[in-house]
Amino acid sequence: MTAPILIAEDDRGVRDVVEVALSRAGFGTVSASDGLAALRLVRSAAPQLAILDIGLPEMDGLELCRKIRGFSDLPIVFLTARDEEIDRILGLEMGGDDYVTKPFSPRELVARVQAILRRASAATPERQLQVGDLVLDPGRHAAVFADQELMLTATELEILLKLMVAPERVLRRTQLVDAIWGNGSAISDRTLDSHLRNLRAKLTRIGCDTAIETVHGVGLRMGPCRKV
Amino acid sequence: MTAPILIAEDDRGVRDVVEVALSRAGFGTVSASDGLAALRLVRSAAPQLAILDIGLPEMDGLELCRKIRGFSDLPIVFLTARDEEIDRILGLEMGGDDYVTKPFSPRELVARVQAILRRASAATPERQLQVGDLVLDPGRHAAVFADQELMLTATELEILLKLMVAPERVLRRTQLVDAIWGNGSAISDRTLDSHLRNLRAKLTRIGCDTAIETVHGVGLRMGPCRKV
DNA sequence: ACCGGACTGCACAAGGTCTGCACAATGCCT
DNA sequence: AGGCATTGTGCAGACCTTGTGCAGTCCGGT
Repeated sequence: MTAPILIAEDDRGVRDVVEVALSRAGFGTVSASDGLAALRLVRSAAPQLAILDIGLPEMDGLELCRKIRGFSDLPIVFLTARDEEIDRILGLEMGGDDYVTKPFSPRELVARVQAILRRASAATPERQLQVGDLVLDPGRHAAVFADQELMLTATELEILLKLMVAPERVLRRTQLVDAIWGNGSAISDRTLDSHLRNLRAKLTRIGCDTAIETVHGVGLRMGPCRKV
Repeated sequence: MTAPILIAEDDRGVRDVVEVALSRAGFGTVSASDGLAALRLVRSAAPQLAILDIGLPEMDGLELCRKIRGFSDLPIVFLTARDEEIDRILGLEMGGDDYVTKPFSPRELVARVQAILRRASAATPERQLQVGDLVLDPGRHAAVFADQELMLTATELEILLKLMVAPERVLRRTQLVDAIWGNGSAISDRTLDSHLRNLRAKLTRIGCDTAIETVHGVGLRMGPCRKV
């Protein structure tokens, strides 16, 4: 039994449509019609993904997202009625994974949910990840680039893993820290830097020196990483 | 040459209205007056979207939709005379993308078609904003134009985001400042200029030099921004 | 056509924040 | 004890942000 998908939506009609569409696609669902109930369900039902309406009573979708992000990496898809809200969702700080505007087709929603889950499942520890010519092999605890192989420490592997799951995408330092050391960890910013320094040094040693890029003031991202 | 839009509708009058409306919006059209003919056209004309009447001779719209779904993801819009919830949900579960109830305004139909095509083209896992040939990808913190990519700083991204959310519309400088730095911020006008200058320089570097237009005494606006 | 005021673009620089790095302390495992 | 990984400190430098002063542009009035 896989974890259900949480639907937080106050409009009964929309909720029904979404539930039916997801059920048909083989997903289980749990629903809430206001933000507080949704938050409780996140903790009690352990969903694998949440679909949040922006205009939700008690606690709106954006606030709810922020709350959830405080303790979980749960993938989140926003539902929004107004185009004007898009820019707020797109802001990186929100931490949402995608959004769908009403009116939407159930098919599209399901497709997006599947796409996000596919991406999330790519993070399973045993799976080999490849970005450009760089391959990360968690099973062997190693990074491979152009026939050169290098062992990584646990922390280095974690960092590289998180970055390679979503290549090109910018991850905030706080996101990275939370994902690796758990939320509320009292890890110094300089600590992450130390590991990054070691990791980059190792990557450079096997010829992959432009892999991890810094976006000043925002975070880090996995670059193209091609062999010369 | 873009692919045409398929219209499957047996009422001559309605068909003509739809054809004219779509032509005016710059779309090519192909038409069929019964379901079987429509199905053949889907295969032979390779339309980018299909508008299907529910009550169609030979094979009704829902059946046609199911058939099409058997081999294609073609976006589908239903036309229905009956304004019943059942029809809507049924149609959407069928795999349709949207529906329009008769009587409808041609303008609304065109708007929905455009919305769906926009959505379909942006149906990548990562949400992006597109104006003309310029793509803003907040997830990667980058602007892309004609295969050229450039990283943006946090402020530059914000500015471009606000402008691209409402293309063609003029934003007052005060609106922009409020939206980015919050109301009541004591930001100098010259500061915004500085960021605009940097942003425009970057856009020029990737070949998109007419993107941000100045409306003297009023504000700024996102121009068409086509690739030469 | 000219002029003056308002608005905008630009080069440049100060200041602050963020990041990279050398180095050291701590803890774990053998 | 020795080796290794992890965490933290302090500082130097990079980068972004913000603002100044001035030149250029636009627009309405004469």
